[in-house]
Amino acid sequence: MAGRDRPAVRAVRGLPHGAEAPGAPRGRQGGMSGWRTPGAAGDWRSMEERVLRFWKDRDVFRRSVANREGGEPYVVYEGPPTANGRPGSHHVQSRVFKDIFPRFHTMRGRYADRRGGWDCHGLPVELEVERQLGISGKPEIEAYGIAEFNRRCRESVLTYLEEWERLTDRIGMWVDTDRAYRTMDPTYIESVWWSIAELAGRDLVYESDKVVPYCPRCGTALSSHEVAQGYRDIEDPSVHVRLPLVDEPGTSLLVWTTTPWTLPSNQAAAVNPDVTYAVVEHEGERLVMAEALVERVMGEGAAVVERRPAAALLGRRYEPPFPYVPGAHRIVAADYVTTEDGTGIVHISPAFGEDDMQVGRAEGLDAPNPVDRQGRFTAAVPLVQGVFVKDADRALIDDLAARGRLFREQTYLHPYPHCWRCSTPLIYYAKPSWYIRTTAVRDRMLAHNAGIGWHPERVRDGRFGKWLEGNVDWAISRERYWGTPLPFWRCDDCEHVDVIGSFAELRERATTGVGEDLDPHRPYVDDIALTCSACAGASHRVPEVLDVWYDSGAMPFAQVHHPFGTGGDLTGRFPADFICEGLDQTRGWFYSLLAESTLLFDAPAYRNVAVLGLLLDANGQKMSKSRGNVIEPWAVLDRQGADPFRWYLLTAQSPWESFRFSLDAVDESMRFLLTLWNTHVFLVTYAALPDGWTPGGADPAPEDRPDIDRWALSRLAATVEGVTDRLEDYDTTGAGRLLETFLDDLSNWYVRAGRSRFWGGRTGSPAEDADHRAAFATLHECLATLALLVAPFCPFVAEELYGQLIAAHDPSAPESVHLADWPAADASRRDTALEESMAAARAAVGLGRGARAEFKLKVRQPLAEAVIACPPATAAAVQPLVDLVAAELNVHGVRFVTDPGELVAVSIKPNYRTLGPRFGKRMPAVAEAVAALPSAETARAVDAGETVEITLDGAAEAFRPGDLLISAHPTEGYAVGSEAGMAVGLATELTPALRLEGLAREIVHAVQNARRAAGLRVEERIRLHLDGSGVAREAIDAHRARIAADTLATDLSVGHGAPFGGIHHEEHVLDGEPVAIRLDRA
RNA sequence: GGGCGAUUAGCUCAGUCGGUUAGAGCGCAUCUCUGAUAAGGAUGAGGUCCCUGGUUCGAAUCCAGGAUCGCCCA
Repeated sequence: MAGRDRPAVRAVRGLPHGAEAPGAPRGRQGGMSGWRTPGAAGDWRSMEERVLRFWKDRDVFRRSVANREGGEPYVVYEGPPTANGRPGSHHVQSRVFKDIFPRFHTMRGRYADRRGGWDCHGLPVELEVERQLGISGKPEIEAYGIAEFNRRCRESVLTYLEEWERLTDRIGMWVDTDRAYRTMDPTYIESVWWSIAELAGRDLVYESDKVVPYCPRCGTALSSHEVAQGYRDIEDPSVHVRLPLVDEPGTSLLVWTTTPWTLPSNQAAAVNPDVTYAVVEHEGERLVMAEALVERVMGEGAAVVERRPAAALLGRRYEPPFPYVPGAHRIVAADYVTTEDGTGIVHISPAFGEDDMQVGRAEGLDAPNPVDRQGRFTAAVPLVQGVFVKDADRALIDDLAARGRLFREQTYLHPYPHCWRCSTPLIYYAKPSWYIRTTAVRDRMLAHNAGIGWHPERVRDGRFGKWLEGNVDWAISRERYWGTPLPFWRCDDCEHVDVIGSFAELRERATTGVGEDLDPHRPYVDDIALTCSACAGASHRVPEVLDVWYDSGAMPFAQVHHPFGTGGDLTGRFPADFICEGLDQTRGWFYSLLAESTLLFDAPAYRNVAVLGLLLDANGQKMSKSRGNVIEPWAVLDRQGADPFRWYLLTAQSPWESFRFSLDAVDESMRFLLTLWNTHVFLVTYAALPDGWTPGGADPAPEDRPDIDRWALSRLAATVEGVTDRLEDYDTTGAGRLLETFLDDLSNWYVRAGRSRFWGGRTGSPAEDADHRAAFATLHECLATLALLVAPFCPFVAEELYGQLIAAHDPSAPESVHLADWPAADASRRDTALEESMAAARAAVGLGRGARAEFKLKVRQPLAEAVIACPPATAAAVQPLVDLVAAELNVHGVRFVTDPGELVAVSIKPNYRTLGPRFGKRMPAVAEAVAALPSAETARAVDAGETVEITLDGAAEAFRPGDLLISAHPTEGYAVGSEAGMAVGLATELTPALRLEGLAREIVHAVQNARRAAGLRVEERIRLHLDGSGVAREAIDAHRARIAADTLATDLSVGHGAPFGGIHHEEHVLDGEPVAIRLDRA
């Protein structure tokens, strides 16, 4: 389905399955005009559901992509959600952001293929299955059987898939779920294997010890989020221990630890190279500790006998706390050593601490581990052999004391991690692990990161950049079951490791048969033996599986089975133009993508990334199931609908800040959509009338239309340009604000000010007809363009508007807004002078209304005159729009008072923005000099564009007009409303004629209400009979034609006794005058 | 303990390069309009721009320190 689609609208009208195109004529007002009266906004959800059916039946998504084939690709990656839980509102947030930009760029002509994806492996899935089976821990899983366990994992992982797809569909996120990649698919796994073999071939993979939080009872390492669940305050022994210096008898290092059981495996003592150490004399011995901590450790009055820089300690040897385990037992440097607590000298046991291990690596220390997998001391420490480490503390401390090595013993209350499953205290424990040498490409990652468009920008050098700078090698192995098996086969004899990079290679090397339908998961791959490439012995796979984060970071190539399925070419699929996830992915997917793309391709995996903030509840608390403050996405969808949800998430505030999310907040932001809808309904309602309008006719050219139309079109052009810029810059909030401002202009100024133009066309005069057409054509263009601009944000209402405004009338137009082109910003439509004039006119009207309120004069009461006091330039700007101002203020005339005089006083202020940088310190003097200028004269000069001079410090300084700000104020007694530069006064005297005119308008108003009360359609003609006091009848007589025209009365009679029966009758007292109204259908 | 972010009207949030009268919406009060609307408009009340100090002619904005909340890490 390449190329531009040219569907006939006729085909749309005959849709299968009863689906209707948005905007397709339906209902009573269809007919020749092509208009259909839209439903009320309360119908929002049924509107959305109708649009969903339309998309589905007309295959709009697929066509929107296919139409742009051959266009420049716009690549987005789906960060795969784990479909092992229900999607929440925060998922809606990220999915909406993943949706808007491809939609936008598709309309811009780019080819934006979007594939879904699912993260299938990992501990959450395993835990879910353990729960289902009622088992817990690795021994029980192995007893249950890995094959069956993994089968259940596979079954479980996509449990919620249907719900994910249902939600994705309902929120209008367009992503191809039929072609979704799954990290558990054999092709995906094969690509992952390929990548690991690539890295291994470049010596970027190695095996080494890693210190992990470990539950000795369950026999398993815990992931960080599991550890985070199990912190609990406990009391531990806290001991200060002497480490006598070998070459300085009588002098000991003093170290502090809360894990005495790690002392037998001590290998070194670490000092901070930037800290000064002190030697304290105490009861005949000399103790070394950080100078800053002497008082805290030894109490007041401790005798510091010597100060030494850390350098004086480094490299020296000491006697270990226990004699059992050999080691270097020397003083080393470590930056992480602080003087916050302890003694400033830290005992190092590399097998039992992440930091210790780092130091050990750097210093070339051993990492002896005298503790077995059950957490018990081995024979290496005879004193406590077979004792669980935490239970060995007492015996160890007693032994230290007996040998005079214990300086002090206390207890220490601190949070300590426990196994969330069995409550056993965790120990940090060194285990062999597989690593990827990411540190080898750290600088490349930093270089690529520098070129990525982060939103917000601070993440690049902040959270993410710092994370990269502190990069350590990536530990990729997990001793688990449901994951991508590591493709490492180790020889039983020579321990040589072969890395397998494809299934073909596996089959070739296998000593047993490997079927075509290989499931590359445990336990099946574990059963495959290879011939060792080094010694021809038998090789078996190592037991570990891959970190699931590696799976996710592999998606750019694994989703397309690279290189097997791509011929090795990722052009057009890599890198992504845009990705988006929550802030929690900084060290997750954002990292795994960049790390893998840098390792494999030396390129960033994405050019732009949006980092979304957290969704909080209305009180600023994090939403969590345990707090019970979660807002289910369906609650929003059922109450407000998808578009309001989307609009809120996209525009309510900076997406990278936390959101205080609530249903009420969505209601608030829905205002925009309601106004959009209402404006649309207004247009369609009047266009569909018999004397209405349809697009495509002989409308006046834009340049021939009235000012207010050209103003609206100018504002529209500005909005198109601004929204395009903002979206190019991934700024949905900024784009949304521009749309809101424009819609407000359109609805609350353009439509309001020109309402009667849409009722026109009745007298048949050519001028009136042209004005009528101009108004419709202008509003139509504004709304139709808005539909395009809104389409990426709120695809449903945009479709509905587009369908009614464009597709229903133009058989050559694309049938969906999402198949249409993004509007081009037309600079020739811009008229900034007109925009400024209109702004001034609006200000004048606002002030005039304020004046009316002040004098309690209804807008319906005509007044003789409004007086606008302002500088001449402003007056000149407003002058062309004076009729508009007069109409809005309901005055017969508008007079400008521009000359400083009785009515107007002017004041002159310096423009700090322009003059500040020029005069700096001298600004106060400048302000004083400006204040001293003759105001009236200066104002005239500024208005005339002349240069004004002052004398400052004896020197002449020239000011250009922009350097001085002139404001006009009405003088005493006339003040009714003023703001910078303008004041508006009203002639408040009511002549008898004005009163009659006002009364006539009251009567019109009352008749209109009566029409409504009688249930008449807006276009129905009536026969009208009025009666009332003498004054009322005088008013009717004086304004008979106006009353008849405004109320659509074909027949107007006045007097006692009704000439016809009438369907409706009302009596009022208007402006103190009794008036009776009787009407009937004409 | 470390890093990052936030703190502006009763509430939710804008506030550009530092520029002298700090804005919007909601809510509230008063008024108004209604031949589009779940409506619209006007006016008003409502502010220690978290605190302290500094830089500057000038600070919500920049700097330092502190407070509170949140996130990430240990």
